[in-house]
Amino acid sequence: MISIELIRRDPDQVRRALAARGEEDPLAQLLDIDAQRRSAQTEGGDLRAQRNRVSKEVGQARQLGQEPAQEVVQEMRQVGEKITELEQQDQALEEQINEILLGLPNLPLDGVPKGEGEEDNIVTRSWGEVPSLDFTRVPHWELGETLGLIDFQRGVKVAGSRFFTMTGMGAKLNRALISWMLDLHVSEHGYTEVTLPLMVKKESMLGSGNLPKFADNLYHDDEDDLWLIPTAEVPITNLHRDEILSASQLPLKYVAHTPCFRREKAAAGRDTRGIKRVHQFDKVEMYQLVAPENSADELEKLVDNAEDVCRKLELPYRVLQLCTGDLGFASAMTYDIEVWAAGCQEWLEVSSCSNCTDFQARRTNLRYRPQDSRPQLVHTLNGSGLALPRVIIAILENYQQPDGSVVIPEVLRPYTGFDVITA
RNA sequence: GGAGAGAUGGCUGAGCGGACGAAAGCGCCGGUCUCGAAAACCGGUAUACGGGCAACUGUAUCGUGGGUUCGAAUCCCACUCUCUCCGCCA
Repeated sequence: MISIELIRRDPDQVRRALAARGEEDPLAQLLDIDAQRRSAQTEGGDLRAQRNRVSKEVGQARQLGQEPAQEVVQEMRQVGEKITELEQQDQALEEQINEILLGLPNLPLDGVPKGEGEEDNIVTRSWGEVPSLDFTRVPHWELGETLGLIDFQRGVKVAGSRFFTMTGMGAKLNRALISWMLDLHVSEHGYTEVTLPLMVKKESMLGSGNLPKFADNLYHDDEDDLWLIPTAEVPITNLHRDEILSASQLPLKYVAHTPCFRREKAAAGRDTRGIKRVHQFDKVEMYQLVAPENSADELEKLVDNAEDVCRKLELPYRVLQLCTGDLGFASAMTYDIEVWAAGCQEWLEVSSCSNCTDFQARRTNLRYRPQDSRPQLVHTLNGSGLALPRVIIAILENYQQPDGSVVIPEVLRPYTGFDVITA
């Protein structure tokens, strides 16, 4: 949620920022409702002050054995009714304001390149050598099957399209990657591991920004009104909801492995082959709560933590800075990391690292107390570290040998227990 | 799922419908004392919104929502959550 104070103070700045994202501008309406609400609040406050004063006098008179005048009681009864009426108005207006605010995306930070979509993203750096084409590499959906690692048909039989299963060494490789990534982030990058609920309440989805706008992308259980998480970012964002943290607790750095559940409704028909885009996948997610003045620097470090995973796996990658038009809803600045997949010959997004500034903190009422000062909203950052299926694609396709076997990246071997996968 | 108990500030915990944003203790911050510290003593310690340059001031907040009343932490109703016991269960 963006700040209503900012909208009041500098609506033009907000307008420009929303325009850069290609958003419509509901500010005129919003400001109008806000003005109505504030006047209802002021009037209500004055009436309450009056009622408090008179009620106190009535009480004191009673103590002295004097009955209050009938018309005073009558008048206060009417004041009470007016107060109730104004309260209801205030509530209704607040709901309208919230509805609008909850639907507005975060404002891009100053350094974010202007642009309309994917094509305007900027490659900021790249690392590693794209494997040479000395032999034709088989895409992972073929190789995964011939090596007995991935079983597409049975996944579909059990759960439907866009589901898959992994067996034997494939399942082990997946598990090894999870363990290794978690260990790396905990022991070398200073994160604390958490395990999390995979289903959350509506409030939690509102807090992270997935609701109300993106209900279509989420799985929902009607009976208990629970939502399946599309990323660990959702439960972690809500871990410290309604808390005031002390300055010394920051930065709080969490890492978690969770399955992620996505309906992929918007992407119907796209990437249907293989495991690039599926309804359920594993992901290791990094998340930080930081003081506002540090969030820009911390984002750079967070991206490096994710890049470190790629470097240690020796997967060639590039880092993109997303333009204003391609930013996610909650993000003020985002870097994507893409690894090269030598079989399907494309760059695969394996991580998206975002600075959400105070957008999620405002929704979750998550503050900290700077030294000797009033509580302030924290800034939140999130980044994949990394998404599993696409890393597996890259390993199968880049580490593929001419004979069809796959060599396991050095760092993973202690975790897999094998060095090579052969047919 | 059944029965019972409960929900008050950072924590523990008082609170006959009016003097209660709320006792007391702990914690925390500042001060006195000390070479320094501890102890002791003194003082200060919620949040949000509105008004004011400011000192300050108004309003709201005692799990949530409704109701009764001139007036609700306190009375009534509903809900949520927590704990204990029973049942079921990986």
